[in-house]
Amino acid sequence: MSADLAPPLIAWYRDNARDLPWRAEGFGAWGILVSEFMLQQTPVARVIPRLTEWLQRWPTPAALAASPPADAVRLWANLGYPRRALWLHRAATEIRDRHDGVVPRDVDALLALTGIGDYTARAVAVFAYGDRHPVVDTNTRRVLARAVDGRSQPGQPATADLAAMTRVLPADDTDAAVVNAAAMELGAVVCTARSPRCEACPLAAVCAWRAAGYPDTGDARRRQARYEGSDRQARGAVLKVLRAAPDHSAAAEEVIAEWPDPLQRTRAIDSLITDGLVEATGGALHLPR
DNA sequence: TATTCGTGGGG
DNA sequence: TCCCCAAGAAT
Repeated sequence: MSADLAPPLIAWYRDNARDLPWRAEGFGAWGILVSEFMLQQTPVARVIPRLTEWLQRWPTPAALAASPPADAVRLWANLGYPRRALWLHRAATEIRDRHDGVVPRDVDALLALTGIGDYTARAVAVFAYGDRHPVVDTNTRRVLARAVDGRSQPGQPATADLAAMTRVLPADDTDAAVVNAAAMELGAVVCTARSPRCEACPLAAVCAWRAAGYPDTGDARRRQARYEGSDRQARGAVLKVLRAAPDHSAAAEEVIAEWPDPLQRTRAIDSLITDGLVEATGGALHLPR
């Protein structure tokens, strides 16, 4: 029987939680949903201003669904992975059409929406509706890997992660939601990937990794590919041009015309069209209408 | 299941 | 200067 992580996590979170917009009382399920889309692989500090703009312009799923996808891609700005803007627009349409414009509460219904996976579905059910589910992101996986398994880094994401977090959750719905948030928060600000601040950790006394003397147990995660010179960089350059262009449109041959690798330029444009992020009409490229 | 998909701040 | 890292999901 391992230590009960819930009490120290709850106490620590009460005193140390950051004051983030989506944690405000009554922020709403739509706001939570949008924030979770934006936070998929994008740092908190970059999300906050874009989230504010987004919710001001589109206060409901139906409002977003009524706008062209191009506007969503443009307002996504520099958040990265712009397919998420398209997926969020699609999810809003699905919510309008299948759920009367109300963000669903059921995890399976959430999972059926475009762009929502294991993490986001449960994050919405828990943080927007207060239900009891395991919410497992990369922060939580790292906290569990260290505190419970005594490893320096988490392994590959697995369905077993959900069961592992469930074992940590208290029976009460509200307490469980706090523990979910606290584990993520701890991983984000204390139990960080590099240079963890163990002296400030509420789990230090029970942490298996600490007890074992902080062994380096390896890192199963794959290194990120180099960005400079990548197709991703070329795609990003194309979208940057179109976001700034009048009517989100420009003559096809003029878009990043001086890109060093012409084949890569063509590949980038073609893949953007395949993804639905760009449309080609009569010799022009534009964001999706 | 391994790969692919942006962008920018910080060590 | 690089490289690491960031509330993942789709294919």
